[in-house]
Parts: sequence; C-alpha cells; structure tokens
Amino acid sequence: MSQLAGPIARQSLHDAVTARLRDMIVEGEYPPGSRLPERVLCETFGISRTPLREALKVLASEGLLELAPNRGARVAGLTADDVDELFPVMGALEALAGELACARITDTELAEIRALHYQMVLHHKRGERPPYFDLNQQIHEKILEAARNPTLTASYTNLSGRIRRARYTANIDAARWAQAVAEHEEMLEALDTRDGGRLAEILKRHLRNKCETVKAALAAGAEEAAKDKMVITDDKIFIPTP
Amino acid sequence: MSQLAGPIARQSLHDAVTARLRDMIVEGEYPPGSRLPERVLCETFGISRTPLREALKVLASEGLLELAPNRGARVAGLTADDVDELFPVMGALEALAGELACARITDTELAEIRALHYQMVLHHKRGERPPYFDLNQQIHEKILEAARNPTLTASYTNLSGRIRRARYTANIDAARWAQAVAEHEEMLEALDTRDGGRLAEILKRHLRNKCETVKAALAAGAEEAAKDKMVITDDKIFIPTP
DNA sequence: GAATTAAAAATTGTATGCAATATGCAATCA
DNA sequence: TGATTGCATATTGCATACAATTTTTAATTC
Repeated sequence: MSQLAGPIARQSLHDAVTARLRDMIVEGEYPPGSRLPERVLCETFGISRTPLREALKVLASEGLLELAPNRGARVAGLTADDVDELFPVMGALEALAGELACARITDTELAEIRALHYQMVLHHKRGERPPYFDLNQQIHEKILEAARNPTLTASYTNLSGRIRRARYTANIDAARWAQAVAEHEEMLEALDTRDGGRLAEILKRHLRNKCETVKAALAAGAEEAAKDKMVITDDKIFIPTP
Repeated sequence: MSQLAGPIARQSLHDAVTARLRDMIVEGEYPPGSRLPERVLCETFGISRTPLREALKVLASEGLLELAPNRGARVAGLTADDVDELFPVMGALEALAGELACARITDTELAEIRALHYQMVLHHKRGERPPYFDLNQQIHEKILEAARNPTLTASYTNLSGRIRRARYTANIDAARWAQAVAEHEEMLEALDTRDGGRLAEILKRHLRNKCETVKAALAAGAEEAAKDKMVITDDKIFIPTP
C-alpha cells in the first residue's frame, strides 16, 4: 500500500508551535532568563494567543520555561545546582539505555555505531570539532534507539534538552577530549561484547565527566560572557563559526 | 519573618485545574480509554474552556492523556508493553534515588523510615492491607526525599503517576507479599549501613518483581473486569472497601 | 537629584464567539 | 436488511474581547 492511501496526517497549530518554540529554545535562540512576551511570539509565528499559550504551558511543564502568574514566560536558567541534579539522572537513564541496547541491538545497528565511531575518531585526529560532535551525538542517539524503550527515550530527551540550552565560551582542553574519545572506545567495546553492565558503568562515568566539564564552564562565568549561540555536546563545546 | 509578611501565593486557574485533573486521573476517576469532553469538564469544574484546554495539553505531554487533532482528550491506556517500558526506567530512577539517599540521608530521616518500616511490618503480620500500602508508599517517598534531587523526584513522580492509573481485581498472593516485606527489610538494612550500591540493586529487583505482578494482573484481564477504583502499590493491590 | 505618587500603556488570564470537523441519526437505495 | 447519503447536532481549534495585573512613564514632592 502506497503512502497516498494512508490516513492524512494532521498537525494542530498548538503542536507545531510547541515543537518550533522548543527547538528554538534548545538551539539557544533565546538565552536563559530572557522574557518571551506572548504578543511578540504571536507576531513571530503569525498565530493567535490561544495555541501559543498552550505551547508555553507545555514547555513550562518540560522545564524549558518558567511561568509565574501574571509575569509571563521566561526561559529557564541553568545553574550549577541544576547541572548537579540533571546529570546523575541522565547518567542513570543512559546507563539503562546501555544495558537495554546490549540486550537488544542488532548486528546492523552495531555496525552503524561502529562506522560512526571511527568517523568520529578520524575527526578527533584531524582536530575537526564540528563534525566530531555531530557524530558523537548520533552515536548516543543510536544507543538510545537500540534500547527500544520509548518511555526511556522521551525522559532522556526531555532532560538533555535542558542541558543543551547552556552556553559557554570555552572549548574543553585536549586532555579531556582525548579522555572522551577513550571513553567512546570503551563504549564500543562493551557494545560489541554486549556487556550491558560494563557499558552502563562507562556511560555513567562518561556523564560524570561531562557534568564536571559543564560545571567548570558555568563557574568560569562563560554563560554570561557568551554572545553567540553555542551548543554543548558530549566531549566538547562547539562554537559555531560566525 | 512570619507567614503573613511573605509574598501572597497565587495559583492560576490553569494550575489548579491541571493539578485537580491529574489527581483525578491518577486516582482512577476516569478509566483508561475514557473520553474527557471539554464541555463536560468545564461544567464539572465551573470554568471556561481556555484554562481547561491548557491543562489538557500539559497532561497529554505528561503521558496521562492522549490527544489527536479534532478528537478530544482520552485517558491514556496502559498495556503490558507500556508496563515493560515504564518499570525499567522507574527502576533506574529509584536505584539512583537509593544511592543518593544513602549519601545524603540524615539520622533523623533514617529513624523516620525505620519507624514507618516497623509499623508496616506490623500491618503485614496482622494482614491489614490498606495501612500497609499507605506506609509502603510513604517509605518510597521518604527515600526519594532523602535523595535531594528535585529533577529526579519530578521524573519519577511523572512515571509513577501513569502506573497508578491501572486497575486490577486480584490481590497478590501471600508469597509475593512476604517477599516484598523481605525486600523492604533488605532496603532498610542497606539504608542503615548507607550502602548505596546495595540499596540500588535491591530497589531494582523490587521494581522488577512489582513489574511482573502488574503484568500478571493485566494479563488476567483484570483491568477490564474491574468496576471499582483500585490502587496499585508496591507489594499488593488494594481494593477499597465498598 | 532622589523618592513618591498617579496615570498611561503593556501584558496576562480567562471568557466567549465563530468556523471547521466529527459524530449521530434518519431517509433512501439496492 | 445492509449500505450509502444527507442533514442536524455536538465537539474541537483557534481568534478575539474584556477585565485584572504589571510595568513604564510622567508629574509632584522633599
């Protein structure tokens, strides 16, 4: 049966604007703490206030926005305390993903991860950060996919969206980058042998190390100094080329 | 400074109706699959459609409701597959809570949990199920509190809210009840010695056993046979006295 | 010039209205 | 009798209106 014969997919305005706004926040379009006035957003998106307000409520319940009665929406900040809360939870979730992935991964999926890994390592060797982080993220996403637990994926995605909003000026140093690559090497090995317990431990450690990197950057006041959009990923902090 | 001098707490209609409706769903007021027409809910709560619609959107993003364009809100169902997804995630989160609690718990908190535990055991010896489950839940909540990670608590609470909506006819058998009590004994011991790793393992096992109980009840078609509100808790399935 | 007050403007929360869509029921056809 | 069609009714999505609250600006006082 062709695609033409299936049901016609529909998306409400509310769903569309929720997704759009979420992406914009996660991508750093609005810095932490910034006000999001309804009227401005309605003009930006060309819609009425009703679906926009519904979207704001949903994003607030996801932790991306802060709402207080009569005070409008504000992009939630990210403090070192927030980071200290988020990373252990994400670590636990990613460790579970690792265990489940080892139990459920197909040979094809494993080969895909391996291919991504070696491309990523090549970029590290060449010192190419943007493609490195891209591949790095893909690997983590593939592991979550291989876990085949949508509830887990949703929970993890929601939390990681909050982290990706942070902004920093500093790249991690070469030592930490090399360490991250080594951790990825261990991860691949554990996946290869389908050793779920081991992969879980590696992922937890990996996340702990990332937590320290993020906090160090926060402590350096990097968030306030940053003027450009920056994206955090696992093993490095990417500064887009202007 | 007295309470009178602090800021005046305000709650929007939206927040109030969201919380009310969430509680009603979690408590089983609306069976899985049931339609929640806007007009009916507006009459029930005595409010206009706007804050109600906003609440529906939030509860949908929490997984308690299902929304599709032009089809209104439906209470989300809970299948064996859902249960298979939820419990490992909850297990991972509760294991993390156990680790963090062992690192952070005060002597006072530990004494509180111990007191709750022994009361609970007494109810088990007397075969008193309602108070047993109440205390049981309090113990789990105390452990989460002792973990001092609001993000973790929020994530766990959201997931556990979905499970509490299930309904069943069967009580667990005496063997499983005794097993659950034994697991709680182990939990208290691990807490006492502040052995986070051990507590994490016990909690994971505890959740796995609970998962099997829930699935068995689901498989028995208990959900459809149930006519009265029933609440699942850890170690038994409580049928309220009519 | 700083502090205070009042007024104007902007923003937010909620209610209501209108159009589009879905559902239910009755009539018609094969 | 079952299937199809048409119409009426109900429900949902979104826009708009109104009132309440907050913020900003201007005027006044010390």
